[in-house]
Amino acid sequence: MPNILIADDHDLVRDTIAAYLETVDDFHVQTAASLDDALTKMRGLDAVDLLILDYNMPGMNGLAGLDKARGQFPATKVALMSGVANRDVANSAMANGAHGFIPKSLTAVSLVNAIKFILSGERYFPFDFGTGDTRAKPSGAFATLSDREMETLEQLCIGLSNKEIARNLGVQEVTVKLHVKNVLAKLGVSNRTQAALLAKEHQLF
Amino acid sequence: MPNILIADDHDLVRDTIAAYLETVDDFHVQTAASLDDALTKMRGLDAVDLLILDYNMPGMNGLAGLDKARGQFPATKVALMSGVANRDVANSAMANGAHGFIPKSLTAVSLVNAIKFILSGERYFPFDFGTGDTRAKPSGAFATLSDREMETLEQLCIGLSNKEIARNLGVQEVTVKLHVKNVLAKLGVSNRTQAALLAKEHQLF
DNA sequence: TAGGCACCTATACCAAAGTATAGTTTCGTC
DNA sequence: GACGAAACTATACTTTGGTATAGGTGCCTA
Repeated sequence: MPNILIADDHDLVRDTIAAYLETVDDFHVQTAASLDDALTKMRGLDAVDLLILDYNMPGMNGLAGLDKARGQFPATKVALMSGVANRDVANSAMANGAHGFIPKSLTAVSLVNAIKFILSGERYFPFDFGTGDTRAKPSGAFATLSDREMETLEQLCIGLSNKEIARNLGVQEVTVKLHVKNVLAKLGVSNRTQAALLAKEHQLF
Repeated sequence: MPNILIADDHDLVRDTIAAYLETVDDFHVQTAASLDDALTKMRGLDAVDLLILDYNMPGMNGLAGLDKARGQFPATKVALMSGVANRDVANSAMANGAHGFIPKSLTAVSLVNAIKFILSGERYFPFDFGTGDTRAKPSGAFATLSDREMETLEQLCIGLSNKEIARNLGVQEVTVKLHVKNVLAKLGVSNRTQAALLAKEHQLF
């Protein structure tokens, strides 16, 4: 029976997940409320097969907690779980050797499947995470852009200057400035670089 | 026993995979050498649970073949397999409703795991596909950046202004300007937005 | 110890980016 | 025909970004 340890500082979240896992399949699930708590418990337990760490939890300190856990227990698979992390965090976690990234938006059955997948030696990453949901919503903000503003944003995403954009769109530079200003305001960012980054993040171009 | 149909025009590839799957687990595996061949066979067979299509195969015509298969057999899960496709193709496949994308670089055990994963109702996508190689190379240009220049670039990638970067790094704004200028020159780009985009593209931050 | 390199600062200048306000045209809709 | 929205232009302005030159420090190495 696989040993699983779930560390999350939200009692409700942690305990309901644990309870669910125990009923639905043949898992032995322990819980902890912080990273240190988790590491302490692991020393007193039989070998833990899978350690699930909440990204926002006392002691985690970003991805440092992941490294710490992996360093102390090289034989244990470690997965990161988060309800808020963006794709960059998730990618970094995987790059840092995590065995899986579990968004809290996962369905219960998918969670079980993901856990089995990891326990079988694979590394789990929800392929559409950070793109699926973000692409689905041209998140309000993007939807408010007019056609011309969207074209302007597209040019921003190649890193062009106002002058170059003006030439490409066949308008005056002042006009481009206006469009850019509107884009920045609508997206709630403070300069063109952030606008480009945001659009890229949302896979718009 | 799950029914699997593998369609690939390379006999060796197809048959060895099929043979392996039959020995290693409880799969019933059929094979086909083209898309039309596969669709014809499916009409004469019991319900096929998983159809694995080679991306480069007679009749596929890019992702059109995927749509065709999904249209004719809505109840069958369809995965795309390829040895050469890039990440864009893979993403498009998933966006078009494929239940999985299987690069031929996968190990045999991973293939089995992926298949089980798909059969359990999940959608399989190798998380590091198409990025592994790009992340590996801090490609020449990036390697020439000094520590400080790299830190500066990191801040550029959040869309910060010189002033903000100066504050974060604890230096004067002029110094940041110097670093930025050097970064632009070394990366061969003409402004900060392009630098940020380039770094993001190479998965640096 | 002399040179090279990374790092920091300073002054100065021009170009580009961004803001503000005001006005014209076009187009579709009420 | 009135109206609003989107697109475009104009003038004018401030802030930020990027370039150039010059010089100071510390660290490492030939």
